[in-house]
Amino acid sequence: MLKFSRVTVPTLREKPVDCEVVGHELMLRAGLMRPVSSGIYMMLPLGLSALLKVENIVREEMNKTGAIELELPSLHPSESWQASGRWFEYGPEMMRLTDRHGRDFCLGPTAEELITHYVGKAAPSYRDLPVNLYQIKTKFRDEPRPRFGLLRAREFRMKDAYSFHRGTEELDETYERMYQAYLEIARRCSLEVKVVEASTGLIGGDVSHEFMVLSDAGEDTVSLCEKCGYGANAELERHRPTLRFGGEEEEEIEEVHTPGLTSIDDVSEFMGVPARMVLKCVLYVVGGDALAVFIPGYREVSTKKLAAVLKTDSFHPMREDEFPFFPSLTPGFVGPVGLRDTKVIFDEEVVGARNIICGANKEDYHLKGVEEKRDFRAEPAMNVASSVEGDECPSCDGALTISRGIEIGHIFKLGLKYSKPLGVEFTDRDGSLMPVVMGTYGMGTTRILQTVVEQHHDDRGIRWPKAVAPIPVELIVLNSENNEQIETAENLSRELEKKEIEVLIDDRSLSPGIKFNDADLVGLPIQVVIGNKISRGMLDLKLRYTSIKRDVEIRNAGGAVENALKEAR
RNA sequence: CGGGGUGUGGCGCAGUUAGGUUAGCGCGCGUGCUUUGGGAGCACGAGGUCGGCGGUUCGAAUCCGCCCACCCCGACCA
Repeated sequence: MLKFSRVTVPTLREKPVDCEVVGHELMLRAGLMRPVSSGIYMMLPLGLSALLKVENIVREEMNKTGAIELELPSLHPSESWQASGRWFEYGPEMMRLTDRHGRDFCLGPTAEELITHYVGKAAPSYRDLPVNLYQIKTKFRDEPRPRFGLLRAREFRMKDAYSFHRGTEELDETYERMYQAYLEIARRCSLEVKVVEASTGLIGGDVSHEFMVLSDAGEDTVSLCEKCGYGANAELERHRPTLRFGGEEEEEIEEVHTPGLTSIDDVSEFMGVPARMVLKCVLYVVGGDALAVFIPGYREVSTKKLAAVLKTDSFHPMREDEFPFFPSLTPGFVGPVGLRDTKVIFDEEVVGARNIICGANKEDYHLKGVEEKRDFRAEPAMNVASSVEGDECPSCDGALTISRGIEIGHIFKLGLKYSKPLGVEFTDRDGSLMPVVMGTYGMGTTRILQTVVEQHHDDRGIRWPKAVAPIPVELIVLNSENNEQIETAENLSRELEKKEIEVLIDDRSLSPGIKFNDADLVGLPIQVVIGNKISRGMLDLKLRYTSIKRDVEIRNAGGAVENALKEAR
């Protein structure tokens, strides 16, 4: 039995400034957490309670897959990180510190190195494998830009699992089990997820999937096909070039004076044509050389795709102060016709385009009526542009939709990425030493927590799904000076606790309106109002999610709450 | 890191343009009385290095310089 007056639930009447997404706002207003520093929060009692509910669901589903929980330290010695090379690759995102002896440590951002090192030391035989180890623990990443509360924090909690196998088939089985477990966790947390193909990037591995909750608060962009279920992170989706780029007719090439018009919008407006007629040029610097990337005007360059094509991520958009180093370029007016001394990449969709507008490689001039093959050759042509709404699905004839998503989980088939450099081998049946095949599986529990709030609220506050509600029932004592009301609440509370239903009693001596509003804001699934109707032996019961209200008799109240809870989503 | 913005009691803000009594307001907090079914009333009260440091000035929340923190937009991630 928790008393509102005793538990720290500092609700806020007004919306705090500095929060852009509603989940973040409600986490603060409902008194679940408080900011400490940028991307660092303290969890208050009710917030912690909800987090533990989430983490228990995760724990139960992990255990069902046969994964085994352990706990690794937060302080990682640098050695294994240096062995994998990530001590340097991770860069400033890693929180580093030095002990009194001058030894280097980091605060663990993830734990592949540590766990792999440990498993390797155990010198496993084929009899010990496969094994899947996980922990649920605070992680530290010095994010370049923390934001949106728990959606991107610098200190956050994550379940991280690491599986070790004798071969890829065995890895595939575990991967599939984890995939299914992630779906089940999301379902139990009342989160609808879309699973999308994701980039393993330069981190390595062959296959990875992200578990996305579609939400405008999300920071990722995903392309989805409703028809066949294809989904991919926009950073690597494989939309088919639709050849909507350019016009139909064959035209004569012609130079047009376009003073100061350097953006696609400017040019298309000036020429009176849509952006799909204009070729966009984005300039990069790669290893000291200029690179011109040509894409249809209505698309953007996908940095991730470009990195994959270039096989490096050490490039950046050309800065103004770098222009003088590349005199053959006329920024704002760069086009593929007659361009010299510059590396180029074309988006696949440019192939076969006719009657397009592009820069003339001459200050204040564009060319119109340009045609690929006739006037220039789009080579090499790669998939380097992001998809747009309506692009053709790569695996069926459906159309792609573009949505924002919150990534709550990400699973990887790592293969030999860590076991090889760290020298982790097992002794096979025939006595030979074989490299261990690995998988890694992350899931952000604090991120899930805020995502639940984001997905389940109305204009009055949070509507907790019962599985993750910090507490299932709130008893609102309208007049806490009234002993009869207090007693009724305490009796009911004891009865519910016998049924193992936890209760929060609002016993504060505040006016009823405040308590009603706070109850809706905090959003526990069942509200029971104890007011002067008790003189008639009656209470009010309300389901927060649906706002369904009903009168119940005090003597049946325990059962009524129990039933309402079954009924609640 | 690049660009933009904000820092004034716990929360939300005014005051800064044009330097000048004792830095205000609403909410919240404390005490007392009244009140108790959707953010009550009256009275009294507590709470501030005006983000920090330095400068200009007879005088700085206000002007100048440097620094810090936080938030927003971009490149990264559970």
